Amino acid sequence: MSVRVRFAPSPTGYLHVGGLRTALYNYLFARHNNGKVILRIEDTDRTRLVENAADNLIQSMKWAGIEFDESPVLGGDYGPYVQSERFGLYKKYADELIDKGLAYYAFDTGEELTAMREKQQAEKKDPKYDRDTMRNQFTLGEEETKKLIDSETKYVVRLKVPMENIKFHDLIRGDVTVNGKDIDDQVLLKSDGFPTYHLANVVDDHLMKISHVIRGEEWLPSTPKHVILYQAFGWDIPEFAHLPLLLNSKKQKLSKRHGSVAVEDFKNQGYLKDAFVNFIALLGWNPTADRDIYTMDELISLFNIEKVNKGGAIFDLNKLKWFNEQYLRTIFTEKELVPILKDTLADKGKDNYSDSYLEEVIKLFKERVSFIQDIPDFAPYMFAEIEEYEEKYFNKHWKETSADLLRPLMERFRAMQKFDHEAAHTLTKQYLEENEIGFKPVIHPLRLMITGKSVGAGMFETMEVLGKDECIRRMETFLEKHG
RNA sequence: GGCGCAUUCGUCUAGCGGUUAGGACGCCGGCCUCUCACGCCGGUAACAGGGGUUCGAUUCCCCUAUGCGCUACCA
Repeated sequence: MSVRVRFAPSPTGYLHVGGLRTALYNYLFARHNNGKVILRIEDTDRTRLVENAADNLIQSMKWAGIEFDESPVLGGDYGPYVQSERFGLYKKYADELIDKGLAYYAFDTGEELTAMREKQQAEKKDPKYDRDTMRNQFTLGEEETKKLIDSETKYVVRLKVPMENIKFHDLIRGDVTVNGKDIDDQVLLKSDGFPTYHLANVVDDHLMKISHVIRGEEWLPSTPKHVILYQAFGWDIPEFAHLPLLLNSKKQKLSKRHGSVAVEDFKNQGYLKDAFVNFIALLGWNPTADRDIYTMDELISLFNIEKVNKGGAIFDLNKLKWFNEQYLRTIFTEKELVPILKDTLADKGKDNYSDSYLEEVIKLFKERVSFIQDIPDFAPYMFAEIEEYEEKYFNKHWKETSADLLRPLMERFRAMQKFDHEAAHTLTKQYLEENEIGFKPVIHPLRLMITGKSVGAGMFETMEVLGKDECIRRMETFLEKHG
C-alpha cells in the first residue's frame, strides 16, 4: 500500500505551532516511507473564514521547510484541495447515506436545539440529539419530510449512529473502544449546504486515497464517528495516529491567550527555522535519545510513528532558546548568518557594511547572544560611535594614571604594520613587561575607550575587526575628554 | 456531569520484568579567563498513590487520584 498522508488545516488566521508539529510529523512519515504529503484546506465553516489565511499557512510551512507533493498551489490528481471548491461533491455522499438509511433529515432550528439541550441538562442527562422527539424524518414521517424538502425548508443531514461499540486501532495509542450510545447523531451536512468537518474529511480522505490519518489528539473522540462513516460508505478505513497535544506551562492546550503560538511570531522573533523545527520535532518523539541536534534528513530517516509519545508535551521556551543558540554557535557558519545580521541592520537604516566585516562581527559575538538579531544591541559600538561610556565601568577602571599608561600604548599601536589580535596582544604584553605592570590596569581602560562597555568579546579580537585606524581614533577621542 | 486519553527529575525525554533509573534544558558550584560568554568538569532533581500478577515490578493488569481533550449546523 502506498503511503499518502495529509495535513488539513482550517484557514482561521495563522499556522499554530501545534499545527506545524502535525504537519511536520506527516511530512516526516511520508518521506520516511517514500509516500506523498498532501495539503488540504478545510474551509467548510463559512463563518470563520479569514482573508489570506491559507496563503499565510503555506508561507509559514514553506519557511519551516515542509514541502507538499500536492496542494492548492501545486495541484494533483485529486485537486483542487480546497474543500469549498469541492462544494457540490459532498451532498451526493450525504444523499447516499440517506438512501441507505444510515443518515436522516432534520429540521430543528438553533433555538429548538438549544432548548433541547437545556432541558436535558436540567434533567441531568447528557446533551445529545434526541432522534425520537425532535423534528426529523422519523418523527415527521416520509410524506411530511418530502413536503418540507420540496418547499425548500432548511434542513441538515444527521448521521444515524448505531448503538453498538465502535472499535478502532491507533498507531500511537493502541485499541480504542467507544460505545455508540455515547456518540451524538452528528450533523453531516449543514443547512447552508456545506458539509461539516466529519463528512468532508472522511469523503476527501477516501477520494484522495489517504492511507494514514495523522492528526492532533483533540480528534480522538470523534474518530468513532469517522469509522462509522467509512463503514456506512463501505470504504477501507485508513490507519489512525493521534498525536499528543502541545501544552502551555499550565499544561493546557497551547493557545493564543498565553504568549506566541503562531509560527510566524517565532520567525519574526528571530528563531532560525532549522533550530525551531528541530525543537518542534522533539516534542513528543525522540529519535535516539543520545543527542538533541538532528538535520531534517536525519529526522526523516529515523522517524517512527509508533515511537511517538502518548502524553502531551509542554512547549518550553528555554529549551527552544538553547536550540537556537546551538545552531548559531555550532551548526551554521558565520557566512551563512550574514544575511540575517544584514537585514537587521538594514531595518535600522544601516546598510553600509561589507559581508566580510559582518562575518567577522558574527564570529566575535555569536557565542554571546541567543539571536543574531541581538548583536547590534549587544555591541552597538561595532556599528556606530560610542554614545556613552558605561559609568560604573569607567569609575572602576579609569584611574589617575590611566591616561599616562594608555597614551604610549596607543602610539605603539599606531606604529604597527600588521594589526591583528595576536600582534596587538604581543605588543601589549611586551609594553606591560617593560613597565612592570599587570594586565588589568590596561585591558579594562582599553575596552572602555574602544567599546564604552564592560562586556564584550576578546579585546584584541574586537580591535582587529574594528581596525587600527578606528581603534586609535577612539582612543584619541577618549583621551581628549579624559586625558 | 458524561465519554475518552494520559501520568519517569521543574521541563523535553531514555527505559520496553532484574539498571547505582540514563541523557538534554534550566538551576547551583568549580575550572578556564582581559569583561561577558563559549567550552570543560561536577552537583541538584523523577518512576502520582494503592492493590494484584511474578522469585522480582518504573516496565504487565485493576482501582483511585490528578491533568488534559471532546461533549456545536467549529475545526
